[in-house]
Amino acid sequence: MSDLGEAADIEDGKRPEGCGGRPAAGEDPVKREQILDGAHRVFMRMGFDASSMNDITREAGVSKGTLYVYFRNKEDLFAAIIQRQKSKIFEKLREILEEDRPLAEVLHDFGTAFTTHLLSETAIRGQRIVIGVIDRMPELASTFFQTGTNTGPVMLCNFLEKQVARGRLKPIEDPMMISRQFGDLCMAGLYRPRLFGEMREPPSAERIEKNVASAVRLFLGGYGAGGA
Amino acid sequence: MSDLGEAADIEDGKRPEGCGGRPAAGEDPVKREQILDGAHRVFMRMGFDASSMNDITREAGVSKGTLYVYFRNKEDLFAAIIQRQKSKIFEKLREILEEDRPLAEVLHDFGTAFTTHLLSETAIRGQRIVIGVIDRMPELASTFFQTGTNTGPVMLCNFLEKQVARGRLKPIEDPMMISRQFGDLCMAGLYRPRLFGEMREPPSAERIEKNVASAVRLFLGGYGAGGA
DNA sequence: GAGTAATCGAACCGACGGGTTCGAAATAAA
DNA sequence: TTTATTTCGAACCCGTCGGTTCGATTACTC
Repeated sequence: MSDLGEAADIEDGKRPEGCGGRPAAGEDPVKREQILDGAHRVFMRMGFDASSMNDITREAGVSKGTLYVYFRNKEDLFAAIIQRQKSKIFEKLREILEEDRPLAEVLHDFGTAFTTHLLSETAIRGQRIVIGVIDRMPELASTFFQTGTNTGPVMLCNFLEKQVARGRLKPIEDPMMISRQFGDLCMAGLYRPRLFGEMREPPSAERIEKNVASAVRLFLGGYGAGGA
Repeated sequence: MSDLGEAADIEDGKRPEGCGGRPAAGEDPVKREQILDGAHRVFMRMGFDASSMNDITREAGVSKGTLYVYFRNKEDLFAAIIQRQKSKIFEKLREILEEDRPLAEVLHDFGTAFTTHLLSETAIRGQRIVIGVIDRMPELASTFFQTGTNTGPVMLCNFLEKQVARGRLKPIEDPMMISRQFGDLCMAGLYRPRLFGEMREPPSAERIEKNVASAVRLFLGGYGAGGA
């Protein structure tokens, strides 16, 4: 998911020390990243409303004029931050799902990675901020959810369907619902305490594993009679 | 839970039309409720930051001076709104848990009531707002969670322990964890889409019942071997 | 009806918000 | 070096915010 948590890669390639011409105003990818990084830090620290453009100016080490050359306004800047990142977690999830191992193990590793990521400090902070601006930027929140949180279950759903097609699982009535159930079950009792700040730090790896193991057991007990 | 959604009862009793003396400044419970009601509507409509004290003044039909006689500042006012309400949902949940019926039915009704409430528009909006101010009012968010969202699972946990004590269920290792699992499982695949605005309206009763039924089935399949 | 106290309402305060402007400085191409 | 252009940085604009003040008004008590 877009977790607002990791540094960005500069897709256009950071211009190799004076080869091409000077970038046009508002088109230097390095400076753009510089702004995004600074803004990212500020937003993460203070949330959307409490962050001022002056704060971002300072943090990014860029003048206000330049800032507004690169981004039309505060909302645009925030949206750019949200959309910048397709978290690397999905790469890992895909690897797990591609391994040819017993279903229980795959589910366990998948659930652990998924849960660990979604409950991490950066991911939680990102989710809070997006939830906080939902009234003003509903489409952004929707995108954040679709290209973020929801991607894990979608991947799992595809995986399950493939298993069915290969005859390793008996047919599933509603695989997407099942996948969501599994994802949420892995985080059961952890997600909302984290989101509401009741649980100040991410759960320990042991705590997560225990939760996931319980989820896998319950899950296979309920649905797993036909497979692996 | 404190859902920010229902009208308040005036605990001190709305003074019966000129019986006692005139209330001292900032101590008229009727006016206090009037302010809270107006502020409640404004906050629900616009969120914390976007709501101004002037808006609240207008909505509550009260002067700004009076407003500040009753509440020291905006945060206090907001906190008062959050803490005012112990939602009536818990009454209903308790009734359900007290009925002497098959475990599956009790779980079904409990899960349905719990899920329906937590996914309602008012409850979701309340949760979003609280999440949005977590950085500034962490203890408030914590209270909101403890006296709200979390109360359902706590009640269920007590119920399960009682069932065990009566010999109707085999002993449960970690009943609180189980209860949380069940609550979250009932909302699996629904809660986050609602919270992130991806699902614009509350799920239909059928949708919720389907989810809860699936949760109950899974749950009893995993843990129910000893009981009822 | 006189007196007292709560409320009103509108003006006011200082701070800060997002956003703009503009001349000076820096940097690169020519 | 000249020229073109991006960036800087600080001042500035204007609106709004939370919060205060204060005289006018209302409503109650005696």
